[in-house]
Amino acid sequence: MKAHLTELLGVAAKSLNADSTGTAAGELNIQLERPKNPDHGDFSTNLAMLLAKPLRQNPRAIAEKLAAALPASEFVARVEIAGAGFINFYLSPDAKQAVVRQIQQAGEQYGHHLTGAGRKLQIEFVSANPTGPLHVGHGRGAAVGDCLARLMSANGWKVTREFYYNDAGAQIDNLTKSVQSRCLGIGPDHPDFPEDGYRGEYIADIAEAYMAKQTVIADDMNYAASGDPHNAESIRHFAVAYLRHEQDLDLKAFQIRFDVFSLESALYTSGKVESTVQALVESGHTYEQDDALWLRTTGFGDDKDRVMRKREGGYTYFVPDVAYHLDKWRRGFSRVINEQGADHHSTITRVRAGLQALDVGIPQGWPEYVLHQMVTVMRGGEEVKISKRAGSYVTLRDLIEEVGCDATRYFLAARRADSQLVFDIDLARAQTNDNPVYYIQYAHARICSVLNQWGGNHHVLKSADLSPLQAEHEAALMQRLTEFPEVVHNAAEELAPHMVANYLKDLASDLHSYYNAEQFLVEDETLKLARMALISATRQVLRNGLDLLGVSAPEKM
RNA sequence: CUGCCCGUAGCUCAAUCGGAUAGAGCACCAGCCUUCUAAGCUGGGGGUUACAGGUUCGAUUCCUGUCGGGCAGGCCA
Repeated sequence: MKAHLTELLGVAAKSLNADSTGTAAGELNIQLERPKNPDHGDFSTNLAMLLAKPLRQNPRAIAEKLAAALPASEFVARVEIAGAGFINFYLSPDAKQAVVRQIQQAGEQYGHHLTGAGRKLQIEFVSANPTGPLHVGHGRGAAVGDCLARLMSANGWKVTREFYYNDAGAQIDNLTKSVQSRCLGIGPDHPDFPEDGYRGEYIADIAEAYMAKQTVIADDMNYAASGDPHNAESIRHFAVAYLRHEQDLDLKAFQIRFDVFSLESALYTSGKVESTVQALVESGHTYEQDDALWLRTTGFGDDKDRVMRKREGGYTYFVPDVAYHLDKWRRGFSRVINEQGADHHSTITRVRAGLQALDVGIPQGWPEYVLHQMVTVMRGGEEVKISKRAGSYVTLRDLIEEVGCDATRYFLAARRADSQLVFDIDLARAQTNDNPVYYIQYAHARICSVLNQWGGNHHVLKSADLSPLQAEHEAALMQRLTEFPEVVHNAAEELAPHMVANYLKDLASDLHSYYNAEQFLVEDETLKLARMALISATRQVLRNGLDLLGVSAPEKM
């Protein structure tokens, strides 16, 4: 429909251009929008305002001419000029009702697009260090990343979901020492406990399991504890495996799945870190200074150069990151999106700089990033401080158990990623209408209930006469249904899954209003079938939308 | 001190890549269940979109500055 109207406007603009000064109207970016106010029609364009400047004419006068030059269309009931020069289109009832047919035909594919054309896209998210259970911040990353993955799939991309484990480096040494101390009976209060050690009770659990010579099985590794408190290597392997196992359980509870788990340690053992360093040295963008090896990241937009190899010999964290991303590129991901906490935003410049320095044809803006801001957790009206090292903690699994998977996902994904989020546990766990996710699910359950009571064959709805759908709430609902594909498209373009959540709230609102204003199961058979077709289509869109969020669509509540 | 993100109703948040009278929910007030699920609906009050300028037909949106909050600025990740 949008394309159709754009075409009409294009014809009109062309005819207008012919008898004017001949400015380049061909390059006009014709914008059609859906007015918030139904009085302003079903579609609206600001074309006349855009033409005002080049044509040096009053926008309203241009709008009049454009409207007069519009070819007739069976889908357009009437056209009006309003405000400063808006051209408003009012669609014919037929055109509005057509969306029900589209939904019936497309089913669970309704709203999906082929934009990605099956191209490979990797989304890396969560990527928590195996130094503790997942907390609310990881939960936000998990919810946003998972929705993004679903969104991009719905837009035709072949998505790989990937989790990167930093299982090497200083923080793992720290973890190892913390567990080892516990094995030796040294607690966080003891003077010999590592100063920056991990103080949480879970460290004691790991130590206990280790001393009991348990075997842990994680996603792609398992390890049997030696039980020797002086064997640091054994403790390291065991602790990492143990926490990976815990994180697997966290993810499972949140119903998040990954296709690939990548390990930082594997980048070392496979020689990829070393070869990347080699390539960087050969690129000429490195230099030695103060017994360290530096990368000249200032040549790629950084404000200072960065150390690659420390004085004591080890590499800094961004070196394996560069190696990792080079590997992603070599695996054929022409598009990569990294979802991560904004507290790591300083790595972006460094990773991209390293990739540019390698000069292997990687585009400047590759990979893309979606950063989410901090989550503040409130409980009993007070902020719960999250500190992994201090051990005060709101784990994701606790949250899911308290609040429920659906509500937790919705709360964490329904807001713009780049603004801070307040997660009020008391509010979210209250199973009342304070919870927007129930509002949406309730709309779905209501429709299911009505359709069950109708009890008819859904096949007849495909040939139902839709012309009785003329009521105000019906027009509003159908209009909303036509917006869904645009929402799916825009949300993917802007990497903003929260747009889907907001849309669903609006759609549910339209349905509830309709439900209260009109009786669906009426005597008039034609009207009843038309309404069954409409609410059935609405249910389909609710399902499709909830599926993008990874939230269930219950038939009863 | 420098960079990035944010600042919208009392609270939590929207606002379709510059559009028409800035919208929801919660809270507050007043109504709607002998009829398809009241986890719902209808109406009401509540705003100088932090502040000051600028760009133009038009700014919550873009630019500059100020204030306030968050995060970074390690040879930690």
